[in-house]
Amino acid sequence: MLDIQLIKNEPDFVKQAMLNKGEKDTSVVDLLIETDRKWREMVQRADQLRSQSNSMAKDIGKLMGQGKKDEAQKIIEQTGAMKAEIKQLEEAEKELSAERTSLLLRIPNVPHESVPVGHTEEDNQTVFTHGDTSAPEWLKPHWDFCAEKGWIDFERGVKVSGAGFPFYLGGAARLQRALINYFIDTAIGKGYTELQAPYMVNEDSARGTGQIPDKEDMMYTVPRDQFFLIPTAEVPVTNFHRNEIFEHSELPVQYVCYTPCWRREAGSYGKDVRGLNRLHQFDKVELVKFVKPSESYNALEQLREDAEYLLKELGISYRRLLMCTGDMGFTQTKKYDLEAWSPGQKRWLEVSSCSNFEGFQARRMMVRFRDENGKIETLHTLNGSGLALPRVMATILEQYQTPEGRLTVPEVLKPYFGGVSYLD
RNA sequence: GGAGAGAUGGCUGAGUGGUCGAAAGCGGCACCCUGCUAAGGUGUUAUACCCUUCCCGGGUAUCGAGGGUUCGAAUCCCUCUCUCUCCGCCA
Repeated sequence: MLDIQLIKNEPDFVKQAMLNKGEKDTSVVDLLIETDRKWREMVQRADQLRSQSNSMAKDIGKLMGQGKKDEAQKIIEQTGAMKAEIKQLEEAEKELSAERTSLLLRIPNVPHESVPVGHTEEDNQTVFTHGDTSAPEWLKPHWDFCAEKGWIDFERGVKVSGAGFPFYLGGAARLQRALINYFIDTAIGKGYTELQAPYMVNEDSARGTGQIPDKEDMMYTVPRDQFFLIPTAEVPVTNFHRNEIFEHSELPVQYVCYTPCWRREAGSYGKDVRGLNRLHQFDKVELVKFVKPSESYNALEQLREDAEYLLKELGISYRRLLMCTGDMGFTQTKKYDLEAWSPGQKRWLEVSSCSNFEGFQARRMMVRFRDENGKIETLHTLNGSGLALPRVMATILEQYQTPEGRLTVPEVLKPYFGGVSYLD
């Protein structure tokens, strides 16, 4: 959520940001400001009354201690009406506070000034392209290639779980495991701390990163135990520090975390879901940073650079998009997408998304730091995939095919294959 | 899964209805003392929110969470969560 001060001080600025993000109705801003005003008024009245009541109770205590029961009794008689009034005010306060919070949660994050204003993916800027995007005729889409090799079993996945839950076997399984290790090892080398996290989280955590109340439909649930299966490692990793205060000397804190991810992906069908393009369960290595506000945009570029490094080293052709205001999502201020070239499908596949959230997540989760002057401030959070496995797999399974139907092991992965050069 | 014990500030740990946001110790920070080191002295040291706002300051809430009793709750009652010990089970 945004800082309420910003909304109160510059409502028009916030409204314009909402419009740029594609929200049509900005009336929530005025509604919030008005609700906030009413809430503060109620808080003041309730606090004042409680203060009175507290001092009366203290007086009673004093008189009782001195054995002046009659005088005490007189004061007690005065407290009756007050009690009822406090209760009433507290209820009103609670209601207004809930209303205020829910309005606040409906206002999206404000895009950074360097982000292009736009409405659709047409308006995203392709800021960088790396590698060639040729597509030899003999090259097969990864699903056909893997079917021949017996490397991915979608049918048995359907039998055992359902669509979107494939089995990987043999070379594909080994390739995926190697990639995971390569991603994690590289991140560790760049100063990230490896974290292994729970795959199920409780309601508070889902709320902390904003999956609920808004996006509950994206997650699988375990109703009996009130767990949510994580849709991304961002959820457990960011919540890891929920309600905590860092010392400025501890920042930045950077994690790399591999987890499977589960997404219901309700309503997505068609050619987009062919093969490994879109799954209900997939693996991802996530990079998460907690940084001082003054450093977050540098940290974003570094994060993006760290993710791109993996693609470059793997020899994968990719492009980098700077997402426009309308295509970037509710919580981000600036976001880059990295898309790998899939020569078998002749299309780009999103393999990473690197975002700065500024204080949007941290404020909601109460993650703060004590600055050089001892003042407590909201810090900034960032995250990005480094990388999402299935689409990287798809790309490699296509780009590294040989005309003889073998798969070349990418150079940087060879250490994970005992020096083997081809997978058959 | 069964039985019992417990949850207090950064940590240890007192506190069983009244001036308790909470003793004491440790740790942290500031200053003083000290030739250096070690030790010592004084003070300070939770978080959120509201008001004020240059600073200072004032108020409210919080002793695992939520509810209740009471003029008044860390303290009494109810529900939940978590931790520990023993038994059972188990990778």
